[in-house]
Amino acid sequence: MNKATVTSEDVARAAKVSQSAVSRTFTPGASVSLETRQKVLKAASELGYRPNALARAMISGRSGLIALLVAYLDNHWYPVVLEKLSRRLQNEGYQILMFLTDPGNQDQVVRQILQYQVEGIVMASATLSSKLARECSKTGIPVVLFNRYVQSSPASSVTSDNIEGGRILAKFLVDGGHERIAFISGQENSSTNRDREAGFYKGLAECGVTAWGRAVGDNCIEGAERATHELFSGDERPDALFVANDHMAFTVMDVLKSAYSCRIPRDVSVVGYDDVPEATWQGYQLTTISQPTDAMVESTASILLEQIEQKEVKRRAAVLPVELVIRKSARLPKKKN
Amino acid sequence: MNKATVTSEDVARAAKVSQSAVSRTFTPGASVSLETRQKVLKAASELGYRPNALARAMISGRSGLIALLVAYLDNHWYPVVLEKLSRRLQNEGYQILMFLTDPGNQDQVVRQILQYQVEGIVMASATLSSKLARECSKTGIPVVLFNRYVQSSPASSVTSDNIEGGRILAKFLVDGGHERIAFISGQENSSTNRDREAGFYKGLAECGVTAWGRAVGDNCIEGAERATHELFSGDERPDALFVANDHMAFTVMDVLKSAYSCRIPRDVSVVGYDDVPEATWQGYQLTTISQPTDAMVESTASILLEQIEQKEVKRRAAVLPVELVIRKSARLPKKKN
DNA sequence: ATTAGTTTTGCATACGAATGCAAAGAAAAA
DNA sequence: TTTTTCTTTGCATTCGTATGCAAAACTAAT
Repeated sequence: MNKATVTSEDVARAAKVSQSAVSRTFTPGASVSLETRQKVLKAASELGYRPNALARAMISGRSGLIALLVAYLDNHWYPVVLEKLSRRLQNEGYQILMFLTDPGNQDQVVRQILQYQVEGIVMASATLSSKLARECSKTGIPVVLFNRYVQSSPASSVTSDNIEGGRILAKFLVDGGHERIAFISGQENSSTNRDREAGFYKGLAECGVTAWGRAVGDNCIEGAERATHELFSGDERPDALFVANDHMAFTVMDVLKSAYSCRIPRDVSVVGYDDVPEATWQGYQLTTISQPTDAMVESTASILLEQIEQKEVKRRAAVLPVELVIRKSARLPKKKN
Repeated sequence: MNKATVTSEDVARAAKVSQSAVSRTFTPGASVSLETRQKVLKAASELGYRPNALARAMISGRSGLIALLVAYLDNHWYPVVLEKLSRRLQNEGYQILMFLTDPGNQDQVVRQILQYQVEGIVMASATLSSKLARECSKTGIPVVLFNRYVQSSPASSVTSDNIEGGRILAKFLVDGGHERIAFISGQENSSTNRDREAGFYKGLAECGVTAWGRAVGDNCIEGAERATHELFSGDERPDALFVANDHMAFTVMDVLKSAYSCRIPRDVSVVGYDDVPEATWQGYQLTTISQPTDAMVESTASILLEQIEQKEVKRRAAVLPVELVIRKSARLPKKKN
């Protein structure tokens, strides 16, 4: 019972008006008399007419599509972001074309995106090759990098102040009286990870301390486990860990408890970054840096929309302030000052 | 520097062939000589030509778009599903148009979807009004309900065997020697929740036991807290809880520990449903029912693709087997049989 | 009643690619 | 060489809607 699709011309015929009249009825702000508009609406609803968005996009040059690139969703901060960002853009009348990227298929994915005439691109948790960045910018499509940036690229970016976040944590751990402070990284080539780490070392340096050690967690469960073992298998062990994000921090805490019988924070303090919902869970109560998710989403959306509407793509880079959230996974600084 | 978009005609001119030749070059299986194909490809790459997917969709009637409706992502099973499903469909050459639905905006959302000429719709974690279902089926667009079903609707569905899952858990708890077994529901109007609950009661009945109590968790953190307090604030307390999904179960466990000083599973056993990644975390080690996520995704994709390709939309309902995953949040059955 | 001004309407065309059809070209068979 | 068969090619049309333009209808002003 595959109903042939109803076109504006069918409606026009039924309402005894021209196709233009139908089109105008469905175009906000167009010139139609109340009378014809009503005839059209009546006929349209009787026939079950829906304007074809693709045809509309072709002629108007506005597809109403925004591409969202995501690499993985197992770090639970991203689903949260995804949800908020989608809602925000939907509210503005845009549709989300979602792409899951692998490191391998990225170029191909971007090529596909461009075929769909998207009006803007948000890249979250995906590393943008400079070649790709150039390709995008050549088309004049606004690109916003979410939670990452590429210096050399013309793409705008929205991040939290990862450097400052790292610094705050460093200071917090030093103030807590820790002496062997180690770092577990995320993906080493990501700007986010680099900044968190750089800020962390900077913070340590400001306190006259150097990092005790470092291991690569690579943003995944297995990596986090491996990194933890790496740091704890020797004779001497760290007494504090900064894990580059909460996602890995939970795993790290599990390993510490089960494989090394550590009590947290008595034997070892652990701090993370992101403040994902699970950080509040009783079993973890993770001290962490809270990213201003709402503000980041808002900033992303508004930069993107502005660039789309103004047809002018000038690079903007928003860096939003972070906040330390103290829970119980790390020893508190001695009250003093 | 907004490069004017390059069309097939531009390429044709540059390659000194007709527009048809260009089109044929980019249409797999079309009739073009090697020579012209190469001329075209050369010109295309020099000009940076990308076929316009919207124009292609219009003429061919195939948009290559599949809509994915999701209501919320805070239950972490959904991001996992989302990721797998997207990857699967992308591999088949489809693009994902993602929509986040509120209970309120659903109808509007579906209307938008249809405007974009999607070839198929997957509804995950969204309740489909029967009006909507009719609207979809009238257009002949295949709809697959993921993890839910609506008897009266012509939409296909993929679920796990929620009834059996509930039954297994009931039996497991009874065998564990529990005597006051209660249930905390998810969204009461969802088929998934109904089935889990029904199966649970059925399982209890088969063991000659009746449920001790019941509270509504409504699939959210606050609801889960409220439900827990509801069941535990009286003089007599349950000694086992089946929480309709893992997402709420973690919260329930937290409340039990912090507000009622319960030891799990010594004082009270807790079981969940879904087997989300966090269920393995040390602090929880949740005994739960594992849904066959991969199989469900695969089934969803294949049903949808089949219906798209065959142009024949006949309702199919896949119910996939579940598995009990025993961890440490519930007392084990006494070894006997 | 006539003119000027405003709104509404339909016509025709455009968007960019795919495709049936027939002409042209190449290859194979006679 | 001529005829037949198969492959390539270009022309023209199509998809469904938006929109500039000019005609038409209506309103207001003289």
